[in-house]
Amino acid sequence: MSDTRIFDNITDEEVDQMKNCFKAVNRKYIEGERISSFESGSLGIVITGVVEIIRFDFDGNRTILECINENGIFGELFFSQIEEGDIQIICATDVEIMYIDYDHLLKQCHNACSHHSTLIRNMLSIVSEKSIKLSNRVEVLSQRTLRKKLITYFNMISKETGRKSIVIPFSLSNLSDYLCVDRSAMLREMKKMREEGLIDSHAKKVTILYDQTMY
Amino acid sequence: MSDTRIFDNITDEEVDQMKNCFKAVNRKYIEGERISSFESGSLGIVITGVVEIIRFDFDGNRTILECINENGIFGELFFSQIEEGDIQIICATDVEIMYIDYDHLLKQCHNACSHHSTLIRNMLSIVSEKSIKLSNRVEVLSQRTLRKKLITYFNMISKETGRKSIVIPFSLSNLSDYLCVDRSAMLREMKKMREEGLIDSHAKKVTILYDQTMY
DNA sequence: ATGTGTCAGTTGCAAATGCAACTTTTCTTA
DNA sequence: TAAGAAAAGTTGCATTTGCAACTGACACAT
Repeated sequence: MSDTRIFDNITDEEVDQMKNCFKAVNRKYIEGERISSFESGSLGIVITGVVEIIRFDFDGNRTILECINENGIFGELFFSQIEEGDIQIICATDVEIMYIDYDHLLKQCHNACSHHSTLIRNMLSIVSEKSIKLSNRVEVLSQRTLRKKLITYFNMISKETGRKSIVIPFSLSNLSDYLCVDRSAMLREMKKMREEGLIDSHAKKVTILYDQTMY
Repeated sequence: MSDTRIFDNITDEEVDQMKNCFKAVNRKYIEGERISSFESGSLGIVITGVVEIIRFDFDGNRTILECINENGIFGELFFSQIEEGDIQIICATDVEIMYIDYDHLLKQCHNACSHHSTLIRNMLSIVSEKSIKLSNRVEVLSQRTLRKKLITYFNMISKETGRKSIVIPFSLSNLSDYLCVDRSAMLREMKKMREEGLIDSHAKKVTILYDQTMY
C-alpha cells in the first residue's frame, strides 16, 4: 500500500495516522464497474488498475476523455467545469481507489501529521504528471487530420517505450473514441498507411516504419 | 509583486529570501515578443499579461496549444514530451515572467526558507488550475464537429462570466487556431448558426440564443 | 489622401471524414 | 468445442471540412 506515490517518504505509521486524518477510504471495483459513489470535494487516487473518464454526448458518441493509470487522480474538481452530456467513470480493469478529503489535504493540519508537507509535495508531483498527460492529449487532439492524430499518438507510445513496435493499450474501437474520430474512418486510414508502407499493423500491434523525425 | 499567487501567505521579507534561494529572475517582454531565453529545468510563472504556446507544423498550420494568463505556468517540463514541429512561446500582451529553478523548489531547502512548504502548497494550487484548464481544452477539442466545438467553447466562456453575451478573447483567426479548424470553415459555420438563430454575432462579440442546457 | 497590413467575411471546389451496413476474425464461456 | 459476443476490417455514399482565392472594412503610418 505504501508503494503508492502519494505516501512516498512517509513511514507506515505516519500513513495510518494521516489516512485517518484525511478520512481516507479505500474501495475496490471490478473490471467494467461504474464508479458513482464519490462525493464532490473528495479526490480519487488510483492505487491499482486503470479507470477511464467517458463522456456520452447527445448524439450517442462515446469519448474517452481521460485514461487514468496507477497513481493518477480524478475528482469532480477536475471535470466539473463545462462538461455536458453524461460523464461516467468506468473501470477498465479491476481497480482499487483511495478517496481522500481534498480540502483537508490542502489545509494546515492541526493533528499529528508532521509529514503533511511531504504529502503536499507528493501531491504536487502527481498533479504535475496529470498536467503533462493532458498536454500530450491536447497535442494529439490538436492535429488537424486523422493521419496526423494517429502518427502523433503512435509516436507518443513509441517514445514511452523506446520501441518502434508498439501495442495499443486500447481496443481499436476505444482508440477511435480516444482520438475522437470515427472507427471505420480510422481503420481506413490505418489501411492506407499500411499500403503506403508507413506502418505495419495487425489489430492492436503496430510497427512504425516511417521516419519519426519527420512527423 | 507579492500579489502573485505563488507567494500567497508569505511575507515580503521571506519572499526576498526565497527568490534568492530559487535563483528567481524576473524578465519583461513586450507584446508580440518571442520568449526563447528560458533554460530547461526552469519554470516560468506569468506575473502579468498573457503568453501563448504556439506550434507551427510542417504543413504551415498554426496551433495555439495553450493560452496562459496571470499566475499560469509554463516550462519545458510541460511540453517536452512529444511535441514535433516548431514550438514557440509568444507574448500576446506586454508580460512579466518570473523564472525559478523548479528542481530546487521541489527539494527540501536547507537555507532559511521556513515558508518553503507554503510555497509548495501554492504551487499545487497553480498546477491544479492548469490541469483544470487543460481538461476544459480537451473537452472542446474532443467535440466531433466544428459546430459543437464552437458551442462548447462559447458555453465555457459564458459560464466563466455568467453572461450570454460574450466577447471572444482572441481575434477570430486566432480562435480558429485555438479550435484547430480552418478559419473560413469556422466563419461559415458561425454564419449558418446565425441564420438558424442559434447565435447572434458580429466579429468577436457573440450572443448565445440557443438553449444552453441542450448542449 | 494614399499606401500597407491585418482582420472579417464569402464562396466554389476538392478532399477528408462520418455514417451505415455489412463480413470476417478473435476472444469467452457454457 | 460450439455458440455467441466482441472486436477488427471493408466499402459506398452523404456530409463536413479544408483549401484557395477572393472582397470589403478598418487602423495606422507617411
